[in-house]
Amino acid sequence: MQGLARQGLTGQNRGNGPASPPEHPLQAGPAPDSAPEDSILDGRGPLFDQIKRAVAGQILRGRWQAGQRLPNEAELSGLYGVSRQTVHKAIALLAREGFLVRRRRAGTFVATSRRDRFALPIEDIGDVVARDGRVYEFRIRDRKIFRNGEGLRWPDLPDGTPILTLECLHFSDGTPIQHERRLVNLEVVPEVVDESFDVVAPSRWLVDRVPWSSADHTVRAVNATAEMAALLGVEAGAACLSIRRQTMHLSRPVTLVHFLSVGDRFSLSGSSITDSATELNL
Amino acid sequence: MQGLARQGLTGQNRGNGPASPPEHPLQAGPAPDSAPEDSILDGRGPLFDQIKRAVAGQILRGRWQAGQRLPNEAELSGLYGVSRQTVHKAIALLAREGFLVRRRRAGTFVATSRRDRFALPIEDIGDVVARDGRVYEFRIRDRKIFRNGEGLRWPDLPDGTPILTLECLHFSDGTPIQHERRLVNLEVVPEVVDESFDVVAPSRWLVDRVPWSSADHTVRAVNATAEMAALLGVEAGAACLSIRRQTMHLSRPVTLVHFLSVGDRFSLSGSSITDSATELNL
DNA sequence: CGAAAGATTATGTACATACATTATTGCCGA
DNA sequence: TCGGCAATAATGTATGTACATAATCTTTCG
Repeated sequence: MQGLARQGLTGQNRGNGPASPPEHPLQAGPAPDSAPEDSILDGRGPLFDQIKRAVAGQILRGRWQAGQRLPNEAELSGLYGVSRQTVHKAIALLAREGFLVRRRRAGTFVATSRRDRFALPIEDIGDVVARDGRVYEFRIRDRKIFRNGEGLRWPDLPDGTPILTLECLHFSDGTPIQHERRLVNLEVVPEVVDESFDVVAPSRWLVDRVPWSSADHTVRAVNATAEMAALLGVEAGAACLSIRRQTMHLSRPVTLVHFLSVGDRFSLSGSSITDSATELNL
Repeated sequence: MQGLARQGLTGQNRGNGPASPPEHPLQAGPAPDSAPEDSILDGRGPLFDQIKRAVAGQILRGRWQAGQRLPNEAELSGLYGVSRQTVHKAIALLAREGFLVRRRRAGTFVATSRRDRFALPIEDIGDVVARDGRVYEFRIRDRKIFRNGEGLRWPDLPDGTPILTLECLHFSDGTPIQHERRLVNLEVVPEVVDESFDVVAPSRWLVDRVPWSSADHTVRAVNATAEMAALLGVEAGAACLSIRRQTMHLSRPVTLVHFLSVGDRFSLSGSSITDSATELNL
């Protein structure tokens, strides 16, 4: 369906274009070579998406170099034969995605260095194991209630706040793959004390129940201590991936968790954040 | 400045609101209690941002639960006293950020599970070291040119493609912290053969020169081999963070790099992707 | 009763218009 | 020449309007 006819406008302009004559044949079919530029839209999907593709393409294939200034919205509007608002939407989205930098009065520029980040999925370990076609199990090893500062301290929490601590092991086909030590802020999630975690794992329970608005992560490599090595069934000193994550909700810490995973049984993988380019098949 | 007067409209509606009378006092100051709901805008920033905040707030503080259906655009328009397009923009942005799911005819719903990912910055190791106030140095240990398949193979590249290989060590205050082994596709970046890398490190050079449109990462923990341990100045078997990254440009692999960093001298940290909430101070 | 056809509704896109905002540019006068 | 101010050019926001698109709901007919 999508991809043949241009959104609405079945066949002719509505007659109020951006002053310029209706010269650009946005439709795919006819007028095969009447394009002086090669920056012509492809007729697939909404107009603003076509413009995004066209502009991102110019950038990614180096036609518009980093730091260079783009034609302004009015010019692009004429170039592509669409209204300024449509151009604006496309360009604003590209700017939001980090391809472009815009400054009022100054113009629009190709971003010199993109905010290069890569994204790693936060997956429930149970899902990962299941997706691998293996049998997932977990075991709660310990469960206590503390007040912060009495016996342990959660740095970002005021002393005296009640905390539930959980220690848990995760298995794949019976082999231990991850150790989890978790603190839960009982002021934010009091109902967790009534949950036995016989069936559903703490991580899954929390994910399903508690919204979060931000999280901080630290990933490190550590050698397994003797104790951890014993739990995970590896030799002492084996390289392990250590992930510490604190989740916040409404500026209050919800849970602080520390995962320790055996190096050769677990890895994180993901792709760069800049979805747009991959979305655009560039 | 920003934050007192509402965008334009200095003091009165332009008189074409969404049919409903001008009852909602969007301005901060007067009319202190005439709000039956507490979902009133705060007057800070553009209208569509205020709406985003208001809606995201309702969700994050649980007033609108996961899976629940929101009022439609027309109703929200009336509720907040703005046009449907403004509501549309706010809601569409929240949907793009993963807070909401929209289905034509069906309506807008609070997303049940957010696409939970976390973002780690792709930083130049030199920047990281410099930011720590330490002295950064690097040393090229090896540099060769191969054809793919002859002596080594880059899986995603056709055999015979010319490849530059680099081996490099990175130092912080004279201490080795990271080993880098890199392959560069000479078909994409032929000019790299003329670069000596006496001054600028390969990663930095590539970042500054070659755009990329996507990248894949894998992060693992490994024990240092004897050879690596010697290079990095640690004991054999020390836990190291291994990062493999392949960067693509226009569907062609550009560079494949393998970093090995000493576990207790290097860590990755970052925050969750859902910027919106943090942007909104929620 | 059930399936197909049509009406309805909510979101999606496009365009025009108008004005706000903000640097930059350039002029002008001290 | 330099400092400040006004004109200007670019993006940013808000609204109205119109129609497209896609589900869902309703009705009708076999």
